[in-house]
Amino acid sequence: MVHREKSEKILKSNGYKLTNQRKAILDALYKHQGHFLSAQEIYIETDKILPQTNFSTIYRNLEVFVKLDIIHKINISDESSSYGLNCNESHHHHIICKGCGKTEVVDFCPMEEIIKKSKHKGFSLTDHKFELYGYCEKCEKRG
Amino acid sequence: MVHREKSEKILKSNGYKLTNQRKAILDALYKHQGHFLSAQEIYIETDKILPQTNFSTIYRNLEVFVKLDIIHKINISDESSSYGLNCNESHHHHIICKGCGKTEVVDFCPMEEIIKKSKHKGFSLTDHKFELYGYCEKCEKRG
DNA sequence: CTTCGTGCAAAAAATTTGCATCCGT
DNA sequence: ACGGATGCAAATTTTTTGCACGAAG
Repeated sequence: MVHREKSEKILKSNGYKLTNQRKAILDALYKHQGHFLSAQEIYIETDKILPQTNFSTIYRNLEVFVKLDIIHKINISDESSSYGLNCNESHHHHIICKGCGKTEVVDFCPMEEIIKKSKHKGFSLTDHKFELYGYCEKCEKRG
Repeated sequence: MVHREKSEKILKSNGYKLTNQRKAILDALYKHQGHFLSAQEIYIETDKILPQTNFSTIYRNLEVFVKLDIIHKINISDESSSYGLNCNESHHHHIICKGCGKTEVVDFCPMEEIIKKSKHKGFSLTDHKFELYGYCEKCEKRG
């Protein structure tokens, strides 16, 4: 997990200013670390911390955070994009609860197998997506 | 690959009518089999076959086709949803060209490993997403 | 002839952009 | 003070919906 202070350092060292809005968005994200949130939800959470933060500010900064690799952007099934803090250190994938958005890191990447078995079909690979969906224990019980 | 006639059979046997619009959309999809297209592109291609087919008709029917498992719906990176014919017979994943949308089937599913090694983290799994992205030989050459 | 599907127009949802102003450094 | 960041409003893009009419079985 990227530490809260480290994410501010990343911003600064890349020439981005540390605005109250950015702090608020980060606070919102850290408050829900381990969960992926939609832009909508991040907007609502941020508004609790710093009222009247604009939606375009949310979008613009989520984009910045993604570029700086502070957060990840994924698409849960059919819905709109979701964002969650990057557990940085190493490449990894997520298991995501369809009930509450809770996520866990899966320490397994299928790419080794793909490379090893040359299942490229002549494609030069640039990236991949591997996400697991289901229900966490709590949501499973709730039904 | 679901044969063209079979997809019509699936529609009928599920109580859906075989309209000219549905035929046109299927024609458009079969014309580009092996590629994933955006709703936009499907609209344009369908319009060539049956002019003035409405966008809402496209969306409504893509949804129907997805429900009947005639096509797959995916999200290529950040862009909007894409649709492609389902190669039906068995569960599988795709390798998708970011240049032209060309796809190939990858006959490898990482789920066995996940199950075998119990990497569920207490989640009850319902589904998963595994997609490879890159450039096909043609697009790679083009640069 | 009945029911489902379509076109149309409009709404809703998601995201992006231009521009004047504001604030961090 | 400078330049990037924000708010606002409006534009775009993507997708959905209500309803009257038309077509398939």
